[in-house]
Amino acid sequence: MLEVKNIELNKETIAEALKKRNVNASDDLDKILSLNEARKKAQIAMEEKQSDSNSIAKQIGDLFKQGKREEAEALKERPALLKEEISELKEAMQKAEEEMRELLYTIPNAPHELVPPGVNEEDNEVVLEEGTIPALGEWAKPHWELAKDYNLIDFELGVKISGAGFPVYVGKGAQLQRALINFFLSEAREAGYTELQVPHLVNEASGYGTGQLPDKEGQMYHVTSDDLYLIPTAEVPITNLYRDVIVKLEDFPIKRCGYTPCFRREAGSYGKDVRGLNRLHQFDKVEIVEIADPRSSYENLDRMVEHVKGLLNKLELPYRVLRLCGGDLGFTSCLTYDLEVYSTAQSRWLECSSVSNFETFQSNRLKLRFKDDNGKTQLAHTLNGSALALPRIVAALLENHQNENGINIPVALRPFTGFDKIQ
RNA sequence: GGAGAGGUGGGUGAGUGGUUGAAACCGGCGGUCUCGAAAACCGUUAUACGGUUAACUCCGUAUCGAGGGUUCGAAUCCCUCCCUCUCCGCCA
Repeated sequence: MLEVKNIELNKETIAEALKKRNVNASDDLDKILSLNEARKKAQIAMEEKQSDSNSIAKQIGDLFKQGKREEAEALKERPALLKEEISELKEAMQKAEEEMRELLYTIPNAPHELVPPGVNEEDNEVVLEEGTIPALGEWAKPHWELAKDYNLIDFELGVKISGAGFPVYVGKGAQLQRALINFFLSEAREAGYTELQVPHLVNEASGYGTGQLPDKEGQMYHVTSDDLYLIPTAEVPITNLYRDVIVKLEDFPIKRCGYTPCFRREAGSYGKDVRGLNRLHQFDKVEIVEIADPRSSYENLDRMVEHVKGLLNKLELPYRVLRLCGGDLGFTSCLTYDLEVYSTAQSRWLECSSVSNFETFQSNRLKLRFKDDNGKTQLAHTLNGSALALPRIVAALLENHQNENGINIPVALRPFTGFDKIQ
């Protein structure tokens, strides 16, 4: 959620930045400001009357103490009248506030200056390409065939017990999952992230806190009987740990990581996008989350990208780094780098990580703040990134490291798998 | 799931209708003392919104789990909801 104060000060700049998302928010921003003015006006009037009412009540109290009963009784009339006016003004104030908030929810974050303009993923800017794409022979197969040949993943069994998009990992396939999770967590720990194990179901307030609600209402699994949501990413529980928290300046940067399964309804997906491991309803991911000093949060972002690059290098996978264009940028993000692995057998890039700085968009909602050098409370910046999401990494590992008689496990991963090769 | 108890400031915890934004203690911060430190002593100690200001400067309002109600006046009384704890049951 954008900060009203910021809109007051920089309306033009924000409107301009939002144009990069192909959003014309100018009218909405004006509306927000005028609702805010209406709110203030009602508030001033209301508080004045409350003040009157309070002081009369105090007088009555004093008179009763002095035993001046009649005088006290005589004073009672005024506040009774004021009360009605107060409640009307309060209603007006709350209404304006609510309308303003609802409008604020619909406006995405203002993109950072580095964000290139553009409408979709084709306009994303390639920042870096690294690793060599292996030259595979005619025999090369896509991961869904490899998964079947080597009995690593059973998609049909998953359909039987749950539905499409819920694979069952078998034998070395399951071991590979576990190894990757351990590898990622261990790398994160070495990079200074504290590991957390968090709930996989969260309440509504948490959904709002990180911005999944109300924007992506239909994308989360909702357990209506208990009004809980299955997490679409560990970002939600981990970041919400800091809801309503005032952190200390010297605690920056707060670095947390955690492994969780992620649940996504993926309503509206179809075709080659959902083939094999490309898009699932449940998948595993290690997430890194940082809470940072606003003055240096973009350095944190860069370091996070470096961390993820390190993982891909160690897994010996060809990848590229994209700076997302305005049209492809997530609702809550200011600046996002996507990391994509190359899927050799599918001849396409697969997104496996997304690293973002949200600046104060989440913390405003979360009321996640810190005391600055002057003792003033300010909103902190939040950042997060996948490090990494498993399915497409598995796809890329299988496809890129295959040869005619098996699949090689990258050296860095071997201590975690306990085997060198799948055959 | 059944029965009971309870939710107060950073923490412990007092407060059952009238200067209570809230005692006391602990912690934190500042100071005195000291070569320095500890101890002791003194002072200070929330958040949000609005107005005001050179300035968290001063003022107002709200906030004692959340929302509503009674009252001139509510942490205190009433209603609804949420949460926590204890015991019993079930159970990895």
